[in-house]
Amino acid sequence: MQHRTETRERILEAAASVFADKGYHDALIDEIGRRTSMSKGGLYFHFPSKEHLFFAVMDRLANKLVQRAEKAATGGSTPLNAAEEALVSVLNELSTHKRLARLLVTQGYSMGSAFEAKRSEVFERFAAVIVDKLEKAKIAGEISDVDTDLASRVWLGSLNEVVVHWLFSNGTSPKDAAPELKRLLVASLRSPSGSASGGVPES
Amino acid sequence: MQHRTETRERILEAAASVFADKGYHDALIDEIGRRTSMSKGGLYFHFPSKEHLFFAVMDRLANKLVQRAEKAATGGSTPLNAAEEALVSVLNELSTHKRLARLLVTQGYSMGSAFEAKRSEVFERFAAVIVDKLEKAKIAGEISDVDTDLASRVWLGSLNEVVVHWLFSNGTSPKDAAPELKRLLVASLRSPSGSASGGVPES
DNA sequence: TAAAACCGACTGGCTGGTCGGTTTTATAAA
DNA sequence: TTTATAAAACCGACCAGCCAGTCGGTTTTA
Repeated sequence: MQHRTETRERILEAAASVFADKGYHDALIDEIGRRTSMSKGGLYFHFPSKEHLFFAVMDRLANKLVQRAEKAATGGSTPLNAAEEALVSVLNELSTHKRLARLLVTQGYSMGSAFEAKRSEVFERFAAVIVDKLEKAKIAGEISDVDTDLASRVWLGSLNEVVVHWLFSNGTSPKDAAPELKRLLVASLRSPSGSASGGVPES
Repeated sequence: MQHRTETRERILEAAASVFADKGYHDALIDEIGRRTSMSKGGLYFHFPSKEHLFFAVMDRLANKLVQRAEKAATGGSTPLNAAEEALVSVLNELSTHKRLARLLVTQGYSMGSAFEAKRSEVFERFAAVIVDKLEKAKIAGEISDVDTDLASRVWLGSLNEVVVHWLFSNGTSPKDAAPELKRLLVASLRSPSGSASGGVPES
């Protein structure tokens, strides 16, 4: 039987929850073992180190989220709308999975500099999705000639901050802020001096 | 002689640099001692714990930055312009003090949950400055009727992300991005359906 | 001469990772 | 089907390094 992948998945799941709860540094391998009903030795049979395990968790989550974002973008009526859909889908996903949000947005830093590269990589993947849509929106004349790279950082930074604020303040779900946030971000991209070439349906 | 404050300041300075370089967790008290030419015992005479020391460092930096931002805002020709000036001043300050940027923007998380409250507090102080100016700008008719609280988070989130990207990618100074960033952020606040009531000089 | 400031060897708790050994599974010969 | 056996998977007591914080003692200052 091919239990291999199955077991790895079980470990990844437990590790994600522990990392999300405690942060990288305060997460204990033994705790992950407890939640997996597996000994430390067993864990280390599947992953060579705590660091590898953490990265595997990050990759798994990032993949899921990026996939979801890309799929959501597919449903967009226009490139700009696709970008909006991608943004909102991520916001929704994080809203309903607080642990995941914690993990992705804050809990990695305690790892030290090694995390920076991974954080960068994950954000870059999201940024790439946004940039792609915005570039197309630019060509389609939906938005003005802005620096899409910078714009993507504005989008992600805003998203990040909204989520962080939610995590730390126990306020209302960031999902509620989505419409207004979308409005703000899109408004910043519209042609400054008059109308875009194509009338575009609102989402 | 009143060496007390002086010495405290020296320690704070050294601690800031060590925390910025290594992050909270990897920063060693002994290293701070080395850079202060003071023994561990001496350090502990002035600060009761590593955590207290870190918080003191954070407070000191936050105060400096907020003061600078508020002063910069004073020079604004209009409320909106004041908000822009505040934003740019912070961006400039962080651009020229990479260590300070690291410390404020990422290195605290490794402390664990205790840091969250402090991070929140510091960001909230900046947000308050922005919100204040934007509210006035709203009254002055410079901007449309947006959620200034959310807008402040968009501003700070964008600022944060631009800085983080700079820190992790060794790209060009975020100062260079300031004009375009300012344009994007301000554009998102203009009246959506036509012109604002007052013509406003560009900064 | 007392209080403040400083020293630095030492300790105690902690936890990632190891490793010799045990159990389970897959494969194959009997 | 049963037995043999090698490999894979798992176990958990133990080790080793790390470092914040302590404390009895010394030096400096008022």
